Amino acid sequence: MKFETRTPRDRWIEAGLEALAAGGPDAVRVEALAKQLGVTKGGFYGFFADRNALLAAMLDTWERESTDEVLERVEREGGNPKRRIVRAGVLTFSSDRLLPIDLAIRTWARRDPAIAGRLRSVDNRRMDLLRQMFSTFCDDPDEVEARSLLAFCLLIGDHFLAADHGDRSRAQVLHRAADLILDR
Amino acid sequence: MKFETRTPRDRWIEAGLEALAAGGPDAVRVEALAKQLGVTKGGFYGFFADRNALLAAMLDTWERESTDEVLERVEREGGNPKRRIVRAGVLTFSSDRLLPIDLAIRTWARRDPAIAGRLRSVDNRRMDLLRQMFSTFCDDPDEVEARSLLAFCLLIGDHFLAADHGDRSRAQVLHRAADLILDR
DNA sequence: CTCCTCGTATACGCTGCCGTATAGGGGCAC
DNA sequence: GTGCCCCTATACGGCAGCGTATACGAGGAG
Repeated sequence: MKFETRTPRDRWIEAGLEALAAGGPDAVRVEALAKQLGVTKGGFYGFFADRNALLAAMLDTWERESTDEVLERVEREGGNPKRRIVRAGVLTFSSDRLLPIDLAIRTWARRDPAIAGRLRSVDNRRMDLLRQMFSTFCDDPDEVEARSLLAFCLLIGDHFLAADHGDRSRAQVLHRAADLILDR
Repeated sequence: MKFETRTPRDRWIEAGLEALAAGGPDAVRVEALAKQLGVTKGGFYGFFADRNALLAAMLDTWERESTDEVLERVEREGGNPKRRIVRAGVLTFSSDRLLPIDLAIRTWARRDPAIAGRLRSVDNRRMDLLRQMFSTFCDDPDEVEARSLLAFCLLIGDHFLAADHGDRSRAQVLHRAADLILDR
């Protein structure tokens, strides 16, 4: 029988995603990951042809976790359509794990068309959910599209904005902004 | 009399900002900039103590151009308050020069508190303008704050979103979204 | 116990980059 | 034209990272 798991491929991918989240694609360095894992890069090239193969595997993992796994989990939890869609957003954008990876990939996509393509397919699935939600109480498809974009931009932009809000907390302002988009 | 300009300090800063816009702070490499400028790094260390000094100078330039110069130019062009504020937004976020730098600095700020501090002061000035604008037709200060945040997030998030919109163009959806925020 | 497999450690050559030291060359002053 | 002053090129040492080659070592199969 084969040995269970010694220090497996997945651990390299995991460490790579952490590095990506913390410092962008340039921070994903084989020798640095090895050090963090407490080993040398000796075994790395048994699992991956080169650094690019790791990046590709990281993207596969990210795409699967960001779409299929989130949707599957939402499906298991059940609830009405609106609740499901909100859960999907929360699972993605309130996750200490997925959120920073998502943001790093967005920046990466701006300078790499291949990344942009992958992000597009993921974002399209998310936008579909938003459209479904807004369609439940809004008949104008143009307005559905506009509100969906607004909601998505608010979700993302929040993490890229550095402004203060006087006495209010960001969360308070965010809540009020969400009301403006969701109500009526 | 001093010689005019041979291959001056400003050119290094300019090339640095271009590299920052295209590839993030990690892409600002002295030797690469020299190559792009058609010289070697020989003269660089006459202007800057080290690479960090260049980064600092780049940030100074960015901060000045993003705030003072934009505001000064808006002031010169005149117009009513709303028009001025819209012009300020256009000058910043429709600029092939300033926009990609701005986005790169936002990502940078997520992993460097010093950068985050600088970005905060710039974003606060921009938020002030938005608050002024929304205050002209909205009395509830909480709502003013929420709409300002929404507008800002839309402006930024647009460039980080990869989703399609079926038959519509992004510009069309964006326009409709702006209407939702600005009207009433 | 012995062999074999597979992950790991170590060592190597290569490249790209930083910052320093030093020599060359082209304008301006006079 | 001569001298001076900057800017520039070149060369260097050091470090970090990639990918390869090779030796070690521990666990399972027989």
